[in-house]
Amino acid sequence: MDQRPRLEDVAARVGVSTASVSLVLRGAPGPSAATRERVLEAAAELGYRPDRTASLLARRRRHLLGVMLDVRNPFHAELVEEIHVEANRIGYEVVLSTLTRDRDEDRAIETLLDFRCEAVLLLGPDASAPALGKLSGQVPVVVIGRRVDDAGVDVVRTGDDAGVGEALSHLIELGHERIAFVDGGRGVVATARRSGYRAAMRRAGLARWIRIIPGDHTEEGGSRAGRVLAAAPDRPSAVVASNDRCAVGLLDAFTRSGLAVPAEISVVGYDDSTLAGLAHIDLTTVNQDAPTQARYAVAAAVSRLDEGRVERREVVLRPRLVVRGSTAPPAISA
Amino acid sequence: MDQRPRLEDVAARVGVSTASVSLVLRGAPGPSAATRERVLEAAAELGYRPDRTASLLARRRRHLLGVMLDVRNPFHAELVEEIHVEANRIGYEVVLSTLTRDRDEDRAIETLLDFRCEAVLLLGPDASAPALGKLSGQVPVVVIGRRVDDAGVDVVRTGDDAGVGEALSHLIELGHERIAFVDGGRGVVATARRSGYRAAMRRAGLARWIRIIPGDHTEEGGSRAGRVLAAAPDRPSAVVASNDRCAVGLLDAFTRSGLAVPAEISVVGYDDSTLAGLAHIDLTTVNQDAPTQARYAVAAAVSRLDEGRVERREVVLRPRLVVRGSTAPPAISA
DNA sequence: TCCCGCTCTTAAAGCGCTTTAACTTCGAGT
DNA sequence: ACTCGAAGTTAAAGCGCTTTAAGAGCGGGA
Repeated sequence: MDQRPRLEDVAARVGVSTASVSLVLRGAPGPSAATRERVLEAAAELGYRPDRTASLLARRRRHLLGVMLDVRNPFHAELVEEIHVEANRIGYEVVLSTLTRDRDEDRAIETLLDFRCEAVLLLGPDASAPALGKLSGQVPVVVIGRRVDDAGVDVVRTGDDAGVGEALSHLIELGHERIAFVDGGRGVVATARRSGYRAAMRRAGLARWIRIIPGDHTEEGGSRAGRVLAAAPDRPSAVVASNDRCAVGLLDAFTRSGLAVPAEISVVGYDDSTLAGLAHIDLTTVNQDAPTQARYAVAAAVSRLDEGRVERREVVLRPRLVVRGSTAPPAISA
Repeated sequence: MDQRPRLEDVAARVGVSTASVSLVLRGAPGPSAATRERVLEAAAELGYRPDRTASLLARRRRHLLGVMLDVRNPFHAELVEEIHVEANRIGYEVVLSTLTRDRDEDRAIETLLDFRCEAVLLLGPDASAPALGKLSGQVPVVVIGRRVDDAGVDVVRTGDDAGVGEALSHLIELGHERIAFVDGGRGVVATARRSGYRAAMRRAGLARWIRIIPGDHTEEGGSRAGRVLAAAPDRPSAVVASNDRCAVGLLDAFTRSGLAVPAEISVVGYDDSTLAGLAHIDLTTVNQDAPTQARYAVAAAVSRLDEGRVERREVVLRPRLVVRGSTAPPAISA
């Protein structure tokens, strides 16, 4: 018995047609209660499990969502988990396609299309807006985590400017004024955070203290920036980093320079990655609420699919500051 | 043109049968060079891409490998990346199925079977050996990362005992004798590491210094163990932790107690996670070589599928010690 | 001239399921 | 008694591709 039982097998055992069995198994209206019961029983006895492949082919609708992610990215992992949960809840399956070193975005997306996903969710894609727009001509596209200006693609993201704003408000409330920012380099996200910093500083009347240290989204970049800051004569009393990894680099550099955090300098990160929660990192940071983003993204895809929505949808969530031990009032009130 | 072109469309355009087109597109022998060229050209013009679903259904063979993983596990991420690369190289596709909070191993595996994978690779499954054995009756099963005693399932893993042995040899060479071990709790892996520690200590004639501190595979567990060790009157000069997260907890506790690492106490972790490489953690640890494990796992699956291997295969790789900054000779030679 | 074998091509039968339109029953309505 | 409609059931036509067995040409040897 190498063969899994087929629809036909359970139909034969009950003595009805495959059509009836199909209807019963999917809970479709039609079959009588008596038939239902007999079919269900037979299916259970045979250990019948539908063949997804055949089912997908036969159905016009496939109830399949494709997700492109970078499996090495912890934030993506969190999103995927939630997307899965939400999709299953409303009767959709999920197929995952990851970036790898010899598998770029185009290929990952093609795989998704080859499985005939009804919609694709792209986690933090690098592709250009026009490219994404073109893709959205073939299949509904939901981009998570970044801004995309194209009328065809839905977006779910958090307001990076608002997030940086929260971080600054927290520091200002603590009494800081000289608050520097460690940059995240080029890239849509880094740009948004940088300008969020500028705007918030100006709003708070602290324009004269605006200071942007070059950096990137790695520990190494943060570490370099940290050395610069530690050595500076007019050292700020607080720093906001463009992401957590960068913030960790900062912490490292400060510790090595004998600069106490948060006593002598406060540090805020961005992402609330698992790193940030570690006891001896204990970083104040900005949380992006993966579960909610995931839910909105699935909802966006499904509303196009099931409700025929056609107009663009953009959901911008307000990020939430998570205060931990890397921030405190400045040593000398300014 | 909402419709993707079908095989029939390109056949019509060239004026041949769908059979010929199918043969050409898959590089099967038969069609003449002239036909080949015309078909290829037409397919390109139409932007034809085969429908995976239909293709899978029609083919007896599906060239599909299913991978069960926990998307939040960084080590799994690394493995998946390599599995993908290797599988694609030899013409297999990969479908991923992740554990989530309301999706246990059984469900994740079922999804894989529903896609009619030809074989499944399970990353660090918790299922019992009999359960895995039963599964292997339905489909070839390759377990990665843990020992499974069942004649039906292939295993690719590293020798945890050997890994701990390497760590100890390194410490002993540095001059350590009082080397403690922080346990990883119950679980196949933790057990193997614990007994590896015992065995290696005895081999080195250090049986009298054997000391196992209770702990688990989290920072919290390591931290607790660290506080115990820091306060102990007969403090060891070195500690091996059951994994990296636990080691990070140790580092944290030591730092807070004012115990200098590695000057006063050396620490070794296990896994070589991304954490370990961070500048201010800089942990000596044991690397499990994900790429090689991935390659062996794919090879095991494929050799069952394509070469009809039936006898069990177990590959045990030798782990490799990565020396970083958390180990040094003991302060006072013992 | 006939037959054979070779190369290239294709008709047609699935793969296992979904879905639609048609077909039974059977009791209620008139 | 006869029509009608509701309720339940099913035959059959796909979904888009693969694969196999058979067919069409064609040149060459007997």
